[in-house]
Amino acid sequence: MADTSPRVHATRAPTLNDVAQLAGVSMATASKAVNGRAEVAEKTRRRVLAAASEIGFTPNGLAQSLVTGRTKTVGLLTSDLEGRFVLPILMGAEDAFGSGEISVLLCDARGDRIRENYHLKALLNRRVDGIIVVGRSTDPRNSLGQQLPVPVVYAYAPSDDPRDQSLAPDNHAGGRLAVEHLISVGRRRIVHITGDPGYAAAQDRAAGFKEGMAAAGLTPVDEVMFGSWTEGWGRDATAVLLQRHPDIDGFVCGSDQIARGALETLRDFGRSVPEDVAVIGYDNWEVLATNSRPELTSIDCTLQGLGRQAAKRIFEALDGAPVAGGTELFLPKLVIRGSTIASR
Amino acid sequence: MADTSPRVHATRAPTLNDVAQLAGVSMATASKAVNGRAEVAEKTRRRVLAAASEIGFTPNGLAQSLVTGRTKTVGLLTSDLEGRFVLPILMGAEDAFGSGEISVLLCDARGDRIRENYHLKALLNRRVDGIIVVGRSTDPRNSLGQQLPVPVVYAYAPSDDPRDQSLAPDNHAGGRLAVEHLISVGRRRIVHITGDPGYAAAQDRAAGFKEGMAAAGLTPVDEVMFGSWTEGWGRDATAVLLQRHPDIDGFVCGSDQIARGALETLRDFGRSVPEDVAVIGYDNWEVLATNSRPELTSIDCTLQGLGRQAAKRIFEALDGAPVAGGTELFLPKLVIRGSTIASR
DNA sequence: TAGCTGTCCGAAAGGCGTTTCGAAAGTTTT
DNA sequence: AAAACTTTCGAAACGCCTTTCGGACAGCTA
Repeated sequence: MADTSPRVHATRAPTLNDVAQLAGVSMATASKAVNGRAEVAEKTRRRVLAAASEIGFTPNGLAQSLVTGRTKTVGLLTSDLEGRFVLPILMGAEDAFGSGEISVLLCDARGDRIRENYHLKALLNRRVDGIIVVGRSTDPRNSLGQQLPVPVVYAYAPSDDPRDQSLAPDNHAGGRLAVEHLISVGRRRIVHITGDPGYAAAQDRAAGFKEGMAAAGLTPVDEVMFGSWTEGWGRDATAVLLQRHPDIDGFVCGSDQIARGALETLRDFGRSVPEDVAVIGYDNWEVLATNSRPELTSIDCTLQGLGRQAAKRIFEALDGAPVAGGTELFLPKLVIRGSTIASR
Repeated sequence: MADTSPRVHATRAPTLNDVAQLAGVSMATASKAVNGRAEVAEKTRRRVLAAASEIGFTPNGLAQSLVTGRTKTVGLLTSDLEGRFVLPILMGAEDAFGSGEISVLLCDARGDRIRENYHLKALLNRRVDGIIVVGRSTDPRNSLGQQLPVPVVYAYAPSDDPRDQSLAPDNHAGGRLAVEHLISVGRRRIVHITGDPGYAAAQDRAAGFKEGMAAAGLTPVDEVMFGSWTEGWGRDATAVLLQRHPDIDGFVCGSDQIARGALETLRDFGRSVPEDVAVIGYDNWEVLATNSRPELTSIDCTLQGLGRQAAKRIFEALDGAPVAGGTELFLPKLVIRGSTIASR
């Protein structure tokens, strides 16, 4: 009379109770054995573990969390549709405490305030240990408020409330790093093309650029060209600059997309990269940087480290560490490819 | 003597019990009121809801799940580092049952079997309602096995075990759709450049391409060019083909990257797109497709729909629907931009 | 043998909601 | 005013695991 129809997951997941019964011990003992606690005889432990693996027992994390008050899960609330920023941050968070230790609920608000709120509710309902908010740009974004029952860390885009904890890339240092690299490879007649002037990222990188030039005793060949974060703008701005100053030998670009556009126009003008002109991008977006001709030197924001730090901050706060508001800046690093140094 | 130090989230989250006490009812009644069940007087309900919102009560999803056996959470297990495939699928899954209904635990195995196993354990431990496995290519991947206690759906990359449920893009139809579009805009001398011949995606799209040509009574100008999924290959293959057949008027490319390469070489050869030659890509990867000159017509795999369907499948299986193994194919759609039709 | 220490194990409470079932209160009917 | 329903509410069990605390027992000493 048994039901023989093919039901793959009809079997209720085995519980600790099942294990205990099979091993002939109490739940308490089974729990201790499974969790490797000391107060259990080695022989008993082996018996329990055998039983556990026999029926394929996995502890029910829900029940565990109910007791411990920790879910070892963090929420990642983002509006970064392309995943360019959020995925490295996610990976960093996953790794913060070793593989498989903490899991990440990724919620994409798609730039919609209402949807963000839904997701926030869902995260709190699932009792995440904390929330990492990832913005779409490095401009400050509105705070989720101080009333949430879990720690919140803002990553990439800092919060506009200084009481919140924020982690952001150091764009100023990045701009300076970029120009210093060009100078170090012998460039002197350098310009800067970047994106929308309304973005803090554009302003900060430009400031770093100017500072780096000044520190080397150089003057930019032209004003900083603000525009948009697109290849199209990179193409157009490059054409304008080359017409005005045919002797430019270095382009610091505010994004890899802009740099791609610059490379294209340089080709059109018959300039060879990196011999005649060196080009450096920003973001180290691999799909763009490693597919261009030549490959693109770029500034990497080390977002993975930022994600790791964000997760660490959350659990520190949970452990009672004092929460210092404000923004911590992350130093970027230089990734050298063929657009600034001829590959032998 | 009160502790006045700034502790943001020291306050234990309010429980249903707190609500009940404040409203002067039992937990049972409070539960019914909060969940909008009928057996509660309207007056009482209002009192309870007022109390709930006063102390900012959010039901504890852990406890709920423990009772109901549902977490309304699915795991997304991927190795797609760039997120090109996984993010649309994630969004689709999120949306399958309306905003904020289900949440997604995103785990990136980074191509590592061991890490995948860790993540799988973590997902099962958290009692996800099901798992969506997203591959890196459309080639079949190894099955997670039939022994898991939750439904598993394979998306993008089907499982190699026909007993599993898989959802994959219809690459054959996509290849055909691409070539039909070129034919419909008057092209006749058409070639196909695609990626690694070891990929099912390359073979299937190529087969669809050939079929579409044959159906229109046309013969490809040259053999299908297999290579790699890179801009570099797109550039090189295009140069070879143009030298052999200067009169080519249509390129069907196996990926947007290849198409970008083709566009670049066409520029070098002085061909204008789309007047002299039409180019179509594949994947509709926006950052590539919308930043080229001209913008790239492409085939979109409708991954969001695929994600939605995957989530639906999981909950159907959970509700006891019979699980039919095998692969369901998703029809792609054409996204027309300037590389095939002159914009006015 | 009585007394003591140390080891190992189990009963039970706790964590937070949901649901069932029965009791109490209120309303209508006769 | 008594009987028969309805409606509304609450006690308690349940889901699964962790942890505390006390008890049982073995082994040792005096």
